[in-house]
Amino acid sequence: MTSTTRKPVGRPKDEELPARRRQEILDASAVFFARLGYPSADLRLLADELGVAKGTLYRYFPSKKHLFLATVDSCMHQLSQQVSVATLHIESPLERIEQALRAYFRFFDSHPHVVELIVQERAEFKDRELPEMAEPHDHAAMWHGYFDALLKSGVMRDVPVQRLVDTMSSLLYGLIFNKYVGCASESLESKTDDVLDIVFNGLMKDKNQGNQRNPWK
Amino acid sequence: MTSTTRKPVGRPKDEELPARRRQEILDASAVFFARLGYPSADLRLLADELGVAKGTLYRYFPSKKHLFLATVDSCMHQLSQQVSVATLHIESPLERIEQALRAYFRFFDSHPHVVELIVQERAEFKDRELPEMAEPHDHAAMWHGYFDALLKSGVMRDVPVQRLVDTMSSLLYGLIFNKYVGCASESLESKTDDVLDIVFNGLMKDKNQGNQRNPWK
Amino acid sequence: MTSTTRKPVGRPKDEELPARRRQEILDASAVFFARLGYPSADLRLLADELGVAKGTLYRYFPSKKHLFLATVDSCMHQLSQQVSVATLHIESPLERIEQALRAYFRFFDSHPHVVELIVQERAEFKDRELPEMAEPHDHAAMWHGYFDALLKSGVMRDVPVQRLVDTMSSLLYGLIFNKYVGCASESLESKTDDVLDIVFNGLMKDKNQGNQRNPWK
Amino acid sequence: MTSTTRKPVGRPKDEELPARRRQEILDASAVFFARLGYPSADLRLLADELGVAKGTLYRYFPSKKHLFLATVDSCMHQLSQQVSVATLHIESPLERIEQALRAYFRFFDSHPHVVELIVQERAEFKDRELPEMAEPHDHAAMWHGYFDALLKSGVMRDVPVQRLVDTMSSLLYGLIFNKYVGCASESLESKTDDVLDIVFNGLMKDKNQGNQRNPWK
DNA sequence: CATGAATGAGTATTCATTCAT
DNA sequence: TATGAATGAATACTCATTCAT
Repeated sequence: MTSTTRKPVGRPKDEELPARRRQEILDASAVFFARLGYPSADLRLLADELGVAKGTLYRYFPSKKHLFLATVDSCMHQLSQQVSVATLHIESPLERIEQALRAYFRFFDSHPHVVELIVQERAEFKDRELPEMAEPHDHAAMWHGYFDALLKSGVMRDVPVQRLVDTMSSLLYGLIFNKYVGCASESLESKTDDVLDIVFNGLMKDKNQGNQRNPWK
Repeated sequence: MTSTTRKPVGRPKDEELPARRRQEILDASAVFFARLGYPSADLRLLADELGVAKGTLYRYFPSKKHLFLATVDSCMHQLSQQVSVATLHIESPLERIEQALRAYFRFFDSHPHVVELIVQERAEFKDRELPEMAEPHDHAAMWHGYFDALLKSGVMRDVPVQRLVDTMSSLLYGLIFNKYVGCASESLESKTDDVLDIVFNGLMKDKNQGNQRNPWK
Repeated sequence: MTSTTRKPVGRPKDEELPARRRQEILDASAVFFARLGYPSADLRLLADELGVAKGTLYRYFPSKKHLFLATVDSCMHQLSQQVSVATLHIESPLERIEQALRAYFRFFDSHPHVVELIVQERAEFKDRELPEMAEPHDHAAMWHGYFDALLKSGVMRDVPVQRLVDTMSSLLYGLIFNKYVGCASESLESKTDDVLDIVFNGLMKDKNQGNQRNPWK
Repeated sequence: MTSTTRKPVGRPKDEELPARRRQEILDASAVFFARLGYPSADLRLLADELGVAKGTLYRYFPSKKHLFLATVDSCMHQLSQQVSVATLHIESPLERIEQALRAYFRFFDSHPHVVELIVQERAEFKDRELPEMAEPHDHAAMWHGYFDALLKSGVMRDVPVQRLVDTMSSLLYGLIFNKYVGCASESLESKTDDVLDIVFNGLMKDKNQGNQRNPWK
């Protein structure tokens, strides 16, 4: 009843609680949706696992669809963060690319369920038109910058950067998707060297032999 | 009294009809499932589009799941066929690889919905254990043979073939998946040259400059 | 082309075939419906077992319902026949009753599935209003006659025959139904003596002790 | 801060409601299934009659089958209860049997639909193997005890009790089934005297005349 | 705010029946 | 006449969503 401090009377009102709760839900959702697949994922089950009631989920997300997409975005955001952190302080364009690659692979090695989420998203919401969602493929812009810098550094052949980014993106997607499909137990990160070797050095023994640009033309 | 064939009573069975009808259904299913996605695909709609009754579909396939998986397999079979035809008569290992690649790309350019089917299959049936289904990834064996031959022909650097195949498979998957994801309008086939150029020639200006095998080590 | 006999030209036209076929169907139906139950009985299966096409069944019976009810009636008819044959030549009212009873029991011992059919009929068609069906409970009339004769023969107490028939019918039904329910392996016929003993001699040591007609009044 | 009960958050659970609702459903189900028969009973209709939605039924019973069997068991339980109550305080073995019989008949007179349920159960679930279900035929044990006591009291002939119980059970079943089949409007209870008279006194004028144990041997 | 009971739209599948051959 | 392919009405069950408490 003594009221020296006026404001903090009563429950301290944890200002952070809603945000924390929201993130808890997102984290649980990620593995949950990945495990069951979007259509078979019963929100009651998720609520049970979280120890909350189904209705509570709807206080944080307006629909199952929104929850799922928010979950995917949350994962993609974490991915971006990890790649950013891994490359921020690196100067050498070449090494930056390598570290970015390793960061990608490390992320999917430690968050294997995210691949499932990506696939689920494309499968169920190929025509996704939720405006509030950030474009998750700004990663391309990042790669574009990296390879631009590499090109300018002069060690690289004069390859159109756009095509290069396309090809590299595809390679990345492919590796991740492949691991997801093939149940390959080998870690992605361990493949980094192979990929870099092939991409940077090419397969041919001597690409400058003679003046042929393309051996099959 | 009866002729050579026993039991010619009743409606004479059109021996061809079932197979024709079955294939018709599979073909329509492919675009149908790709358009709507497996979970939202109501077989009544498919039946309507085919101009038959729903029950008829169930005469040919015991369940929606079976129909879907048969559809995917049918597509994968067509893909294999097209690649086989495109490479069968070619001697040069290098050109065979190029032609195989082009055949792949051509197939997905002309059957873009198949990518959707593959994604749907992984999304809905990741634990698919239907024994009657042929392993669709024997393609890897094919690529393995191709690169083995290329290696033996002596024009290629001495790269472990298994890793090479892994990387190439991933690149392929990635390109296809990328197009599917990115709604890229550009044809896959048009990218063949870029891919071949990067993979065979590498990105570095001169990989044999000095003695460095790997510029980042 | 020689035509000494005018009529029997061509196929001899088996005049009996339709009736035989009809009875074949009825016989197969009996065990079939008893095994699967009316609602789960798929006519395609029955047709398969008979080695005919489903459509053929519809040439002999206008609907599944008609087929089932005809099947039941056929069985009830066989039951009547067997009881008739077993009692026809017997003079003594008492023995006639015993033999009728034994005939009943023998029938259900050798045609156990018929009980199932009776139950199915009541379960599915309790409001059966198919006019062409013979009343299967004329058996009551038979029993009435038998007990009338027994009463007139003077060995029986003066019990109202109608009530007696009711009670006896119930006892019969009950025994049969009981066996059906209880999966009792003992044959019904072996119980005849017990039943007759109790029904004719009663349970009480001396029913005429004193003048009490009913010990609990 | 919380009171004695943990987790008083959210809508307070009405502890009684579920049980009440469950029993309401069971009671309505009994007449519903009896009226329509199991296979034709559409749960949507039952829900309508109850003024609830179909989904609600599935909250209380996992399937139509479970609901039906629970309904039957509920009825059988009521029957047991009524017979127990009617006989509990009675000492005389003879009168106890009579009262048990009357209780049985009274139950089926006032719950005529239960016969239908029993028939439906046998018709649809003859191979019922749901372990959680109590054996409804423990009634036999009860009868066995009753007749044992009667035998020991010395008023009864020396008839094997097991056979006696079999016969009496059959008679009971038969009477009930008969009423069900025959649409007899007469009440079962009114038949008690007839049944008891025949069973206890037998049909023969004098069973001890001479030394014949069995008049037909 | 949290709860969880209630809702009811939505869907795969079956099978009696028809009828072209 | 026999056939069996085609039909489509009928139905149990799920689960996202709402809202009274």
